[in-house]
Amino acid sequence: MNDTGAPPHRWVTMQDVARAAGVSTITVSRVLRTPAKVKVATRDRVQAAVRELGYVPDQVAGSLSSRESRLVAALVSTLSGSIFASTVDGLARSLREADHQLLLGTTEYSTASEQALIATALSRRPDGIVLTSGEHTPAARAMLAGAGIPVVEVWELPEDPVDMAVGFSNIEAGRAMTRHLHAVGRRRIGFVGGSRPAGGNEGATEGDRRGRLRRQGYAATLAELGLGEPRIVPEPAVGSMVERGARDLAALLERWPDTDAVFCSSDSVALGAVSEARRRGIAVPDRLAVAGFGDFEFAGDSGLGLTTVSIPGHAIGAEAGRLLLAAKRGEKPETRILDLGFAIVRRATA
Amino acid sequence: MNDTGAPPHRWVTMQDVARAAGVSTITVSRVLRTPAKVKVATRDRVQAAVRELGYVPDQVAGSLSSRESRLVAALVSTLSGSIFASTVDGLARSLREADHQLLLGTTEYSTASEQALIATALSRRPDGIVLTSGEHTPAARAMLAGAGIPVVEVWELPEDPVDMAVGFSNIEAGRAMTRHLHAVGRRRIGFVGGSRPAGGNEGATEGDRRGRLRRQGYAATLAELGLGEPRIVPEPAVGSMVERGARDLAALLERWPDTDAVFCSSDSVALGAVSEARRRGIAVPDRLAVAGFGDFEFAGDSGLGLTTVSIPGHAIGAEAGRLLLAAKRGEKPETRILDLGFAIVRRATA
DNA sequence: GAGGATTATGTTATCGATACCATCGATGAG
DNA sequence: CTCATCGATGGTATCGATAACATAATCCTC
Repeated sequence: MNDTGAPPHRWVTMQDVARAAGVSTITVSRVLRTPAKVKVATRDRVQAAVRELGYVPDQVAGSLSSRESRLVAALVSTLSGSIFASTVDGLARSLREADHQLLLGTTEYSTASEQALIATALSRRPDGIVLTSGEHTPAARAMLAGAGIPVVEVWELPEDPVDMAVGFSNIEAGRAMTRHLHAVGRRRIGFVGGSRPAGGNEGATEGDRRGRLRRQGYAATLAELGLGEPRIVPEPAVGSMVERGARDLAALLERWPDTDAVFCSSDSVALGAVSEARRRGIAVPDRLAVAGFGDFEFAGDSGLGLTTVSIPGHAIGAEAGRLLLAAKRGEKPETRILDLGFAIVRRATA
Repeated sequence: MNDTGAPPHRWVTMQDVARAAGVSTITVSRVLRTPAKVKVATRDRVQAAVRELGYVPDQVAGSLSSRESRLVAALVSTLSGSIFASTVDGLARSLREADHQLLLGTTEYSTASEQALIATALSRRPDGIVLTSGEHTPAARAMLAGAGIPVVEVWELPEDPVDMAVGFSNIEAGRAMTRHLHAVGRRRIGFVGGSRPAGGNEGATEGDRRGRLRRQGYAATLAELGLGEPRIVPEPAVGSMVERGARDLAALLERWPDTDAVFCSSDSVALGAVSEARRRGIAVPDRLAVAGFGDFEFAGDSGLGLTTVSIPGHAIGAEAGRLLLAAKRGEKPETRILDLGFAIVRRATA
């Protein structure tokens, strides 16, 4: 019933160009893909025809016939919240340099939804795939394995990667910051934020695994240093991360009033905590040290001056792209797992 | 020389499924696209074969033959900096609901680079295209016009849209905040931040037009209210937005020490300004009011408590998707230009 | 200046799906 | 009981490019 009346649009085809230039289609194809193989005079003629007619090659047809899509799919948990945006940015750039394009999907932190997205992504026959999660359904793993394309998991270093991984150890990051807080004299250290609320979209089986890993590192280090039981309040799981930081800090202080440091699961949470402390007249860092995670834009010295864990988000994306393209070219990677590390950035709050 | 040794991978095709189910390929196609047209028994048999063989349809072939890609291209200026991330997120979601996918490119605020990206995007024969810029090269406009697909420009309301637009008036936003500052008693109002530095990537012909528009609104309102000349310092154009906020505020105060309010081109800039004021012992808002733009995560009441202009970034993306899909279905849009407005959010700093 | 290598170009088949039209059987009206 | 209609399925051409192989034109070397 779709009688739009709009004519089905006629694109200029390679044949049109060939006709105009007085050559065969394959020669046009060569001019576009391997210009060196065509005599200069012919090439010029063809290029003139291309410009003249405003020819835009049809990659869909090209992909079908060459069995190469020049497409890389990236499935990220979310784009809001500034966590993965820089990684996607880095990936997009490194792909663009190699004349590849990016297909983007957001999984909303759900492995079920990730699985569905993997299927649709694979139906585009991408040349590679990037995932911001180290946790997948068995069906998802099977599809990925069966696709015969390079796969890079980012932001984690899974023990059993599907193929390759680029990231850092979330547990170690949790350990390192906890040790830092200890090193600067804190002994009653709490943790605020933790895993992402499972609410919102049903089927969110994953939650934020990475946040949990960081918390795990925190708890382990507490034990190692003999600092007593972890100080964590159950998460009500509503509101923004900043709100949670504020609310959870309040709850934490109610339960353990003598807390002298909090490690927050992200800089957003830390911002909420710092603000809450300020509201309560609690001096930061004198009475309460606050540490974040992520080194977001607002954490810097010109801004909040937040002590935090800096993650090379952009580099993770760029390296993921590099690895993917290298693997596509058939190069054997030096490592399947690339640890880009993290850095404790000491600023004013801890 | 690409002797990977890797066999070129054999996907399960529709023919394989057809053979397994004892039907013809077209029937398999129907089961997948228009199940109602196939008898239940046959349908079940085919679906069983699909599952059995792990068939993943080839959209590339499908797109070629149906002349419909179910792909929407989005070309954003940047993903870092949390400005457009939520818009892309909104777009991705609204597309996913309609079973369409998102092709993403970043233009780095350059119209030249945008033009190149438009060409590569069009080569995928997308069903629609979204642009976060209202400024394009003539060649880009020509390509878009010639593509015969819906185009949505977002985050601006261009006077002469290519096709459709979803956003708000940046000039009006600049006006509104300036009026607000006036309404709360400020009379010596400066502007900090302004347009994005053209440095970084050469060919950045655009700069941040939207920032300039906001500044224009500010300057116009100053004139209307008789508040004297605009107070703007030339931008050194280096460093992060937060750093620029800090540095530019310092420069502004040096030149006009009696300034009693600053309107910042973004919340990041405002954060830098607030921090700088704090460092200098200038009370905010008592001696200096600070207003931002964007209502970023950190601006909220639980965080910085920044007075700012709130923009419906997510909704812009969602609406852009909706309009695009409606246009694709052949529906005539109610309006070519959809103004989603903005809101002055009064918090603690102004 | 002839023979073999090399370069430049063309012909045909193919990628994997969908569109279009044809066919066949069942169903219902008169 | 017959004919028109509709529902279910299949055969074949086609989408626009590239791969693989074939051939024509040019080059060099002795």
